[in-house]
Amino acid sequence: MGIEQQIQTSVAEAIQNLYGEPIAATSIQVTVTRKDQTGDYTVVVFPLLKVSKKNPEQTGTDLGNFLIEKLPLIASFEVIKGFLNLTLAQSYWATQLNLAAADESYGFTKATETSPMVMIEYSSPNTNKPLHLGHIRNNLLGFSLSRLVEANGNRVVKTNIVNDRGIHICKSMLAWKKWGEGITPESSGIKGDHLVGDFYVRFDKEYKAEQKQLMADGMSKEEAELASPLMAEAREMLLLWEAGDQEVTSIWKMMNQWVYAGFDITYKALGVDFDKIYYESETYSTGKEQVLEGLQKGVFYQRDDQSIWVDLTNDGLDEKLLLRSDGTSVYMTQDIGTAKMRFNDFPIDKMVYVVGNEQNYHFQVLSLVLDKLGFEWGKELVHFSYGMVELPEGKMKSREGTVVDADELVADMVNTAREMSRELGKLEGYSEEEAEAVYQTIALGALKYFMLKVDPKKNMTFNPKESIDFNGNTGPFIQYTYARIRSIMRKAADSQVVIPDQISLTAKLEYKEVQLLRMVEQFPVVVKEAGDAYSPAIIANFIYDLAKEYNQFYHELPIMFEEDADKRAIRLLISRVTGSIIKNGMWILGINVPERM
RNA sequence: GGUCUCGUAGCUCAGCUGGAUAGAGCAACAGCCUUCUAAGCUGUGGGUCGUGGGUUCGAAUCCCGCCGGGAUCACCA
Repeated sequence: MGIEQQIQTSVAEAIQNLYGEPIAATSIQVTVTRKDQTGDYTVVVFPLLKVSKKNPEQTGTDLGNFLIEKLPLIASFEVIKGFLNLTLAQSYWATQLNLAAADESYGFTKATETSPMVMIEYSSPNTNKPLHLGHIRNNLLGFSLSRLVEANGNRVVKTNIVNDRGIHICKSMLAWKKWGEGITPESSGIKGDHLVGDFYVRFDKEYKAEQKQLMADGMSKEEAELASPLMAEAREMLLLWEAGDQEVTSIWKMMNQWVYAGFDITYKALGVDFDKIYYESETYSTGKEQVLEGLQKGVFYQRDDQSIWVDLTNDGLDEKLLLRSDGTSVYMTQDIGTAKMRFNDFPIDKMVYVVGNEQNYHFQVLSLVLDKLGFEWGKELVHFSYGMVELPEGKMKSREGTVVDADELVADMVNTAREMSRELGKLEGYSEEEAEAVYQTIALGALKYFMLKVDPKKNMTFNPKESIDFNGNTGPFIQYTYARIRSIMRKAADSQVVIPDQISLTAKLEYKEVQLLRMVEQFPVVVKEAGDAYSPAIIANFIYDLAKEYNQFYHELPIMFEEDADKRAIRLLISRVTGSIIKNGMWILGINVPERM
């Protein structure tokens, strides 16, 4: 039983004894005491006045006196207005420290063979463009979420659905055939995904020029769009692809391979990975089968033009297309097929989709449609919806060239980290290779933490010019704290100091030490809560608070390696535990911590 | 227009299952490197928590209205 529950139970007991009224223990409000007040835990007595029929001070004092008798771990109490502040015994904190020190994976639950299986879909790129800033938020959230769910004792399958079919890919293919046949990533020296993206842009440019010409010849905008020979060619190519045309298929395969090779590099740089990748080209036909099955079962209906729809008006939504009149599939069809295949492949208990909030409606519909098709998990699917990444000038627009490329951004970050590190004279004595690895870790730490510390559901602003800070509430600050802790451990070992596994229960702890232990105590709860709410941001902000607290602790405590063995033992143990929590917390976020920086 | 969502310091963000005097960082200013890493620490200034009501002993937090930003309502994905 946690300390808060113990207090709740005892307060409930106190009320029963003192005022003769039964009260639910869970209704007692126990919070962590404010920093500026003395005490560790606070019982809010206001709601209890109805029962006590006394004023707040008297009620608080009554309860305090009872608790101090009942719970030996409470050392003293103080009543201020309607708040009963309890100070815990030193031995309680010493026990906490010993417990924490004994647990390597502090706060984590290990999954077993029978643990629930959660599949998390994230990334989900199109194959016609390289990854950009928006994808970075998706990838980092998805990866971190996987770690968080895993830390809460679930088996996790990370999955990626690649959108490798459709008109947009045909545009790139057509542009390549027309203006770049023979060019490869090898021959051009351009990363595969960027090369294909360049052809996509090229198509758009040529298409625009064509439109301009047609309009100059007297067509209206609408007429020009319909008459476009380029677009007609792209559509024809799509039909050829659907028909399995050999030439088109082989170009498609080749260009997709280029893209995948490029994506792999980006994914590796970001430190994310997947257990299973699905391709829409392989799932859409399953989707069609499912829709037709639904039509037979009578949960969907067909219109006169042969298109298939689902009626969701009873669920407060509208009617939604599932299959076009020509029998080809839409987005929804593909997601149905993909879901079906996934559940055939894995014994999934829960499905989580990490997809931007512009698709909130889509997932509402998907959930209902899957439910109608008889998938038990349909209703329970989770759309982990996150907000857009905006630039200081506003939204990213590919037309205006304001899209921030993922590869460029990472490279910029590494350069900044390298420059700053050299300027500050860090990492002297490291080999070039070792130093580069650290720059990489710091740069990614900065980028990842920046993206993850913000509440996922909110839109966020990202300023690439100012790049990302290395000071303040940032990844590097936390990494730095960890590096210092590791340094302390090395120094201790060098001077033959043995770090104890435990401290005595009578050990005297200073104010700062208790502050830190209070945070240590909270970590498992924070992980659990963030796990329920699926929010890496909660972990991120907690780890920052811990690191900040530790840095102050580091500066305020006198150096006592030689003077006082007990103090030294406590300090080293706290450092070790704090380091362990920082490492675990950063692990959840998907951020590495360097031994030195 | 319907639905959803956001609005907290000059800027970027915490805090939101109701609790005490609303917190960090950046930016500005003033200190601290013979003491375990100054990517650090300490201090100063900076707020009608968009706005108006309601519920409550108590509201940044819950409910309603309004204002402002965003998303979505495609035989696009």
